[in-house]
Amino acid sequence: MDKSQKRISIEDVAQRAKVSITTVSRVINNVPTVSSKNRARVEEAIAFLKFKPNVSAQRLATGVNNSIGLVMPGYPGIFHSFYAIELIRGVGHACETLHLDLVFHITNGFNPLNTSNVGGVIFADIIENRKQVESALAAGTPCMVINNKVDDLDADYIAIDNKLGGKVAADYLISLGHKEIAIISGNLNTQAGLFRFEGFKKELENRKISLPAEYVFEGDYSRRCARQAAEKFFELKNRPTAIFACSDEMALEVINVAMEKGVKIPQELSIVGFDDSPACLYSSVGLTTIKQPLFEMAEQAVRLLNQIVNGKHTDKVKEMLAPKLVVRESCASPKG
Amino acid sequence: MDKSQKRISIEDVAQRAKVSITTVSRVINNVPTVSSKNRARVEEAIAFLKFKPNVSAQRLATGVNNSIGLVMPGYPGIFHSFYAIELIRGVGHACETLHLDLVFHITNGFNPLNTSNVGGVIFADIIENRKQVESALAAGTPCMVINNKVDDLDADYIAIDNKLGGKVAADYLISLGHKEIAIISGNLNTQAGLFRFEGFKKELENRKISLPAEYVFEGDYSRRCARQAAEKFFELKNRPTAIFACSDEMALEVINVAMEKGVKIPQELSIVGFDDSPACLYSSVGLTTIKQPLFEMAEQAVRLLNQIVNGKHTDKVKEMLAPKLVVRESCASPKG
DNA sequence: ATGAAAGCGCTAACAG
DNA sequence: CTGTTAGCGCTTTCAT
Repeated sequence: MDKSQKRISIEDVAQRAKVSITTVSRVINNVPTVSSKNRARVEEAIAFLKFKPNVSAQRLATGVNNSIGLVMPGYPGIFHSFYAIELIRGVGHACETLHLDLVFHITNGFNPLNTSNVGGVIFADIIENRKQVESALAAGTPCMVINNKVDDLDADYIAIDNKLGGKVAADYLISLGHKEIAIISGNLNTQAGLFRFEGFKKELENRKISLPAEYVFEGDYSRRCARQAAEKFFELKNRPTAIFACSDEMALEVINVAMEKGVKIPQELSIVGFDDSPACLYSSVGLTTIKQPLFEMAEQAVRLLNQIVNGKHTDKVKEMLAPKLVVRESCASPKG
Repeated sequence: MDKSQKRISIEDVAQRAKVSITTVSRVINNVPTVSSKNRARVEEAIAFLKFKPNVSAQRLATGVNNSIGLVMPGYPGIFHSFYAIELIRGVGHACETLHLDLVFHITNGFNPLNTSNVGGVIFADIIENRKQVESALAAGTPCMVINNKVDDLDADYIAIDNKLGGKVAADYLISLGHKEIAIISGNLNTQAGLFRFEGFKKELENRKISLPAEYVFEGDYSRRCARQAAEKFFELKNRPTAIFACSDEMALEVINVAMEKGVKIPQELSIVGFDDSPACLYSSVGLTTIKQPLFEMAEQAVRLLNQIVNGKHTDKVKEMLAPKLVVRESCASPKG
C-alpha cells in the first residue's frame, strides 16, 4: 500500500547541507534572508538528492491549496463535442499559466464530490449535478459554474449569452430580407437550447415577423434530427427561405440534405449555425454561424475563481459573454 | 492568501459527537469496529457540520496518494485531434471508476514538473519531454508512458503496435491483389509515423512487392500535405492502384482530391486510412482504416499504473496493443 | 541570518 | 469497542 522507496524529505536535504530544515524551507520558498553560502549548499543538496517538496505537507501547513477542480458532465459523446474540448483547453491553459494544479472530474452527477482537495471548483455546465454544487458550496469551496446562468444558487457563474446569440441570428437573417425563417432548436430542457430559441423568437416578434408552429422544430443537436427537420421544412408548401440551426452539426446536416434535394445554398436557402466548430471548415459551402467564446470563457473562469480563492475578488461573479456572428457563405437575400 | 472561513476539522466532529477523533477517523474510513451508536452520532455530526476530510492531511498521514497525473504535450492542435480526446476520455473514465484524482497537465516539455503530489504519472506520448520523465522517475514517482516504446528509459510503457498497423494495411491491400501501392506517411520523426511506415515497407518486401521512391510521400498528418501527395501520385504515369494514408484526415483528403479529379473510389483507387476517427462517418465513401485502441490503452495505463503505485505490480510494463483493420468501402481489387 | 519548536488535520499503532 | 499518542513533511512564529 505504500511506495516502496522512501521519499527524500526536507530533513535529508538539511542534513546534507548541514543547516536546519528551516533554512531549507526558506530557500524552497525563496525567502531572501538566507546567506548566499547556505543557499548554495542547500541548492546543491536539493539537486543532488533530487528533492521535491511534498505538496500535501505544504498544503497542510499553509492551508493554501493551489489547485482547482474541473467537473464535467459525463454523458456519452460530450468529449466529442467542440464544447468540451474548448473548455478543457481553456481551463488547462489558464491553470498552466497560473501554476495551478488542475484536478479533472467526470461525473454523472450522483456521486458525491469531495472538493476539499482543491481550492475551488469549476463546473462545466450543470446538467444533473446541482446537488454537487450545493454540497461543494456548503463545504466552503468556491464554485464557478460555466455556461449556466444560476442565479438561484450561491455560485458564481460565467456564461454565454445565448439569448443574444439567438437574437443575433434572427437579426442577421432579417436584415438580409428574410421573412420566412425556420428554426431547428437545441434541446429545450437545456438552458442553452431554450435561451437560443427564446432570443431568436423574441427578436422575430420585435421585428413583427411571424413564426408559425410549422417553422419550429425541436432538435437535440444531432445530425439525425436535423435531417428530419430539414426534410419536414422542404416539404412545406410555404418553404422557409432561411433556417437557423442551433448547432453547426445540425446546420451542416441541413446543407447535406439541401444538396441531396438540389436546393441551392445560399441562393434558395440561407442557413446559419451555432458554435463555429472546426467541422465548418470541411463543409462544401462555408457556414455562417454564431461563435461562442468558449476558450475565453474557460480561461476567464479560472482566473476569476483563482482570485476568489485568494480572497482578491469578493463580489459575486455573474458574467455573460457575447457570442459573435461569423459571416461566411451560407446566407443571402431571398429571391424576389 | 487563505480561505476566509475556517474549515471544519475532524476535531469539530468529535466534539459534537462526543467521541474521540480516532473514532471519527474510523467511521470516515469505514473501520468496522465502531459501535453502531457511536457511528450514528458521528455520521449525524458529519452531516450536520458538512464535514469533508482534508485530503492533504490524509495523504500526509498515510503516505498514500490516490491521484495520478496526466501529462499531455501542448503543441497546437493536439486537443482537436481524435488522439488526445480518446486518451483523456480513457484516463478520465478509469480514474473515475478507481476513485483516483486526475491531475491534468499541459506541458511544453521544458518546465520542470513537480510530481510529488501524485502517486504516479501518465505521459501521453513524449515529444520533447523525456527530461520530465527522467526527473519524475528520479523523484521516485512511477511513470507510465503511453504510445511510445521507450525501452531506453526506466519507465513503463503501453503503446500501439504501429509496425503491426502498417503491416496490416499492406497485408490487406496485397490480399486484394494490389501491386502498385503508395504510402503517405506520417511525420517520420515521430515513432508512430516511422513505425507505421516501417511495418508497411517491410511487409511489402516480404511479399516481394516493390515500393519505388515515387510511391512514398512523407506527410505530417495534415490535409494540406495529403492533397499534395495525392496530386503527385495522380500525375504519375504509373499511377498506384492503392494508397495507404497514415491518418484518416489524410485519407479523407485523398478521397476529396480523387473526387475532384473524377477518380472513382474504390473502383479506380483503393485507400486505407489510420485511426478510425469520427470524421470517417461523414465521408462520402466509407473509409477502410486501421483502428487503434486508444481509449482502451488509456484505461489500461491507469489500471496498471495504479497497481504499480500500490506495489501490486512489480514487473516492468511493456505492452504493445494491436491495431485492427476496419473494413468499409474504400478498397477493392484492382481492375484487370 | 539562523534554528528550535509548535502546529496544520489526519491515521495508526498501542493500550485499555 | 474506544481513546491516547506519536508522527507524516512542511511552514511559521519566536528567540537567538
